[in-house]
Amino acid sequence: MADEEKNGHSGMRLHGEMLSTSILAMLREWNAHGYQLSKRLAESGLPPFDSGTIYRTLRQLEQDGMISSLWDTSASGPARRMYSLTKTGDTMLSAWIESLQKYQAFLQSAVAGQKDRLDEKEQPE
Amino acid sequence: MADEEKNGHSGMRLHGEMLSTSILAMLREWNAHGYQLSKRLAESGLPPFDSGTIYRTLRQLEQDGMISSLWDTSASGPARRMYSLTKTGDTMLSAWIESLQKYQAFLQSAVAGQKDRLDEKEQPE
DNA sequence: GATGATAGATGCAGTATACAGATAGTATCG
DNA sequence: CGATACTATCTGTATACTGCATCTATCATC
Repeated sequence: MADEEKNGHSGMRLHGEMLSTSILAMLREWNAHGYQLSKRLAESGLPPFDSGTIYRTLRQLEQDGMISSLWDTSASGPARRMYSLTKTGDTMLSAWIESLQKYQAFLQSAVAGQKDRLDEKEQPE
Repeated sequence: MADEEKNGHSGMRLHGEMLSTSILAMLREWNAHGYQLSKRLAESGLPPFDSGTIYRTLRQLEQDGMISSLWDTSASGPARRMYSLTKTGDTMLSAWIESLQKYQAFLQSAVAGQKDRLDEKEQPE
């Protein structure tokens, strides 16, 4: 806990689904290869993701039918896998967003109902 | 994939942080013991959480200083650990909610920008 | 031919999780 | 009493996930 507060990211990590769903979301906009996704994630303001994990997640998402890939050798430099979102992935993303909204509503309703117990131990700011 | 769609929950799970932050949020409202939290989570509309995982998560959160507990033997039945949120946990929860909003904004902006490529295969820059 | 950016992958150690079951107190029913 | 059920917490195990370091490889520039 309280590991460090690098960029204002809390000590908790939620990587798993946050990473995969962010990937799906980005691929809804444009097809892309892993390195691009990795770069964009790094600039997104989201917590940092390990690049090894990103590539592994991509392969996993492909195995799960959420995305599909083909090797792109059109550009110079090392070959790249171009990924695109499948219909399954698109559906899954929508479901996820819905689920996420439920979650957020749950959190916020609890936080809103907090005024009952301000006493007890110590006073916050 | 597409494991199953029990209650409309997608095959993906973000359990880790979703569970711990939901616990923190509930404890912001009132103190509770594990079984209560477990019950309330089950009725929350959120994806189902394993009870073993719930208890282990509680111990973990306590170790991390997010919550604190004491044994409550006042009621009949087996003894229960009453948990309450610490200031650290409260702070962490707020930070988490903020972080979550960033994440959601990221997802939604990507989804919103999707209308550009309905017909096209690819749009390299 | 060394360096650095691009692009992707893997081995390993530590952590997390689902599933199953253990332990225990109390209550009810026959 | 014995069986059953509900409350309440915890643990063992097998698998999965993740961060870190490292590795391969292509190409451009110095």
